[in-house]
Amino acid sequence: MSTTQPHKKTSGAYRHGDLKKALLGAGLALARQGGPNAVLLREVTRQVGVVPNAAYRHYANQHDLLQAVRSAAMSALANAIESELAKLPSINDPADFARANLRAVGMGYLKFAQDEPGLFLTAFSVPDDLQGTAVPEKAGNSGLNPYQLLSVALDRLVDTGVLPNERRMGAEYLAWSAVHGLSMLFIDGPLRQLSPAQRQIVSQRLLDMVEKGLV
Amino acid sequence: MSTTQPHKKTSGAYRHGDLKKALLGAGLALARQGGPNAVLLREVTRQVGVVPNAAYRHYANQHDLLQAVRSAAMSALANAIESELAKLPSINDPADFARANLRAVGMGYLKFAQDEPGLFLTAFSVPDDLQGTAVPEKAGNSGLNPYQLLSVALDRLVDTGVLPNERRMGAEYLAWSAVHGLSMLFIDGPLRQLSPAQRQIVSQRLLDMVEKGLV
DNA sequence: TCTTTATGTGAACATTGTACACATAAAGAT
DNA sequence: ATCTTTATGTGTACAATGTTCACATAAAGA
Repeated sequence: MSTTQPHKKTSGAYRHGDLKKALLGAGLALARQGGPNAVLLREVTRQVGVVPNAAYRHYANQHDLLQAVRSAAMSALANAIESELAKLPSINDPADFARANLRAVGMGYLKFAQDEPGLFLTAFSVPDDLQGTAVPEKAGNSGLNPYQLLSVALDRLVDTGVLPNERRMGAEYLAWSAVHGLSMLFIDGPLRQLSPAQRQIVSQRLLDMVEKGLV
Repeated sequence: MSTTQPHKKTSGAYRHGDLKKALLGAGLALARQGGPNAVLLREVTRQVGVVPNAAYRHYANQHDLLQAVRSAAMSALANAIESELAKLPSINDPADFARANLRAVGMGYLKFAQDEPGLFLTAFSVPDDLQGTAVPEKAGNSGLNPYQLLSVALDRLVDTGVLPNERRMGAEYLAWSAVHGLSMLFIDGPLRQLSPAQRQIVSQRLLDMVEKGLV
């Protein structure tokens, strides 16, 4: 017991191990509770037990750190969708399976927005300059981001003949906008007062109408 | 020239006249350019040419000021929708008119989001505590807020028999979610790269599908 | 004319992000 | 093994922000 065991906090806990990941984790935890505005550089470093400037060795500035948190939040959303997809029972008819697939994506999206509003808002938060975050590259476990997961679901609908190819693009926008919009309205807008049960019903109805709109 | 003319800035421009409105105006201008995060109390007072603390005579704190700006931004959205409604040509068939009405509301909403992203984001910005801003009470020129304007449009659809009454609520959520979601995706999401012309087409298609989803 | 009230000013403080110089641990070179 | 270099965390310092308290001054009422 003398070579390179990590000290506690005697004189200097130098070489934190993986400070970058620790900072990201703390940032995520803050975003989870308070949304993007809660990700303060000083608070993050405080939680990790390190001096504020230590963060600058791993992130260019607060903006950069927040960007990393955003990516992680987006990954969490992708994982939630994938987990919903994994719950799908086996369905024989490929067209029905494709439909169920799309619903699962939508449901995973909506559930995540309600279960983790802080992360959801962080994932889609607009950077201060009003210009940032184009397409999120960060991906979930399967390597696909939420947009790609939706895209795959629509591919299946086209392949099985449920969705005419000409309408594919419009359908993508409709499905996406509707689900994203409802998510925001659950979190922020006047639908916040609804009980979880009511939200469940509203979500189902929305997905029904999206499906109807595709045909 | 001696009674009560407003001084310039000699020794004290006391009695600003209507400082509260001036602060709100400056806050709105900042929100217009930089979104909700740009509404800094000190910057607002600086623009008005007054000391930071003067704001506290009219607003409890920064949060309160931002809330006022939010309301004003929501009013601006309502006005944009109303202006779109005003452009509607006279249509004989009441059912067609009702449909055109809904489209106008959607178009006004989408246009505003693209023309004034800063105000749009401010109107729907989530307060820091993640809990605030339930239903926006603030209204446009006609005294109706955006939600009520949509509601009126749906009323017309129900009255003319286009929309079955049982589906009214679901339709409201779909229409609203779709339009709101597309707005967000234009501003923030991956649809930001689209040209104005492309956005116009996408908007039209979305409204088509919403209409289809209602039936 | 005196008093009260409303409204703006001034100085001060805690907190935030960030830049600079410095310290120390690990890795490489000789 | 010793020296040098690099990576990583510390300390001090500064500007900017929101906010509080005491004070100043203009307007309104008695």
